[in-house]
Amino acid sequence: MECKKPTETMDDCMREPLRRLGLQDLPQARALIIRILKGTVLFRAGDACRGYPVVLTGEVRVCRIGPFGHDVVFYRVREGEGCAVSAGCLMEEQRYPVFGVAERETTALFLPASVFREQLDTNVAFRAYVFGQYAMRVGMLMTQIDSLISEGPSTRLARHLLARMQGGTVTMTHAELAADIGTAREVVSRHLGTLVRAGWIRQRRQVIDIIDAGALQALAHTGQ
Amino acid sequence: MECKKPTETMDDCMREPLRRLGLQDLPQARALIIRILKGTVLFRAGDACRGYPVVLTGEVRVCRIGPFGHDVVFYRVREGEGCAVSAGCLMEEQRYPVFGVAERETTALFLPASVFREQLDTNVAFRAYVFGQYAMRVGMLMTQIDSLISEGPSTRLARHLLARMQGGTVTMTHAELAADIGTAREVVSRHLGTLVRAGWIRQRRQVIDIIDAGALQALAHTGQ
DNA sequence: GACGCCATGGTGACAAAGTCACTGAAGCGT
DNA sequence: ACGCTTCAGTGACTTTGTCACCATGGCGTC
Repeated sequence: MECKKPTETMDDCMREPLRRLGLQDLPQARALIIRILKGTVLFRAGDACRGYPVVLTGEVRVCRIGPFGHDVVFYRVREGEGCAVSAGCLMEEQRYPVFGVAERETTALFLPASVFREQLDTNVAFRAYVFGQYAMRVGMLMTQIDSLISEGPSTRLARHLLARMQGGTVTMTHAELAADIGTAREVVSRHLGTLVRAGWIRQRRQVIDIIDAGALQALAHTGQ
Repeated sequence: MECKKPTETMDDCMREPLRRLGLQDLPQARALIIRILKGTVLFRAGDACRGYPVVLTGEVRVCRIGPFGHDVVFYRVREGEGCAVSAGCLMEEQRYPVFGVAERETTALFLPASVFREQLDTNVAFRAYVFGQYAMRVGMLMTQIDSLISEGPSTRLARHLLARMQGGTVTMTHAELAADIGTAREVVSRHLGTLVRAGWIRQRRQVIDIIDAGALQALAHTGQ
């Protein structure tokens, strides 16, 4: 992970994230810092779980590759978030049901299974953190189900563009957008086409420039 | 709850479920047994959470009533299962994001918030139980998302009929089936119509008789 | 530069699903 | 017997999803 102030040591950088996990007193040797490149598969469906990762910087996509290659993105683990699926696998001694892939260069704290279990047994703050992550994830998944059922692709698309916009642009392919919002690539292409014609966005290869975020917001909110 | 053997006392009946929760040593006065009638709302979106319920007999439907009355069923809490959403609300001190409604007469063990927290802090077995319930629920929700995206309503309908069949019949209205599988009532009616014409099922008001479960199984598995 | 190759995106045609507006039928209470 | 409510069936129409195919842009190699 990058230190914001150049004078800080690696230890200084770690202090705050560890504190949030209730792990400020954990001896350094008991946790790993891992650094993974964009596209790296952190875990794959069927793997046994070796420990509990917490994303420090970057982002990990959790997805499943369905029977027909129809791959589904469930959520992304962002900075400061832990992996609920890993926690579940560790507790239940099950194998991963999904894939975890780095969206970009990512650093993560990695607690080996033994440390995870021990901390969960002895450390109230850590327990609260892990539980909190679970609760958040259940909430997100329910919201997503709700959205899939009661909103159309255009609404989800508008919302997603806003959510993933950075500096006025979204850098993704139509296929990636489609996987994220749970529809087909062609549907995304068509809706983006109408957004272009309406003048809300502009398109380049891999990149979508948001011109009128307000209009998208309205679309995302009202639905149509 | 009903005792299976008439000679058993209430205490005897409770022993096994409590053991599974790691609560065999919990003083009786610290937990409540609640008995609710069909249709009773156990909690509603916006309510504060007062404790952790575990279903002993019966079934609780967890659902949301969307902005357009489009109501969505997320899952059902069955016998022996605890309510993950309640656990999350208790830990995070949040309000319920969803409704919980008894599908039929239901008995539940109800641990007040203080007991829940205390046991979570001190009781390894209880902790494992609560975690296990969370992990299971996350898995179920992900499976449901997958199914919504990559399977058609006919597949989900067939699977759901089989899952809810009791003694060869399913006692539900088309509207209820639709909410369960995340589609419109009309779509359910039409698909049931084709199943009738194919001779796999028969229909009466509120009731669907399954004639050829094997055919439904094939439909549920292959999709179409 | 010429040539392919592959990833990306555009499009038309068709099938399936979702929505809307009604109709009809079954149950239930008065 | 009557009216009310809930439940189910249907036609017309719009939107999605799928399939097949083409166009373009980038990026190699020769």
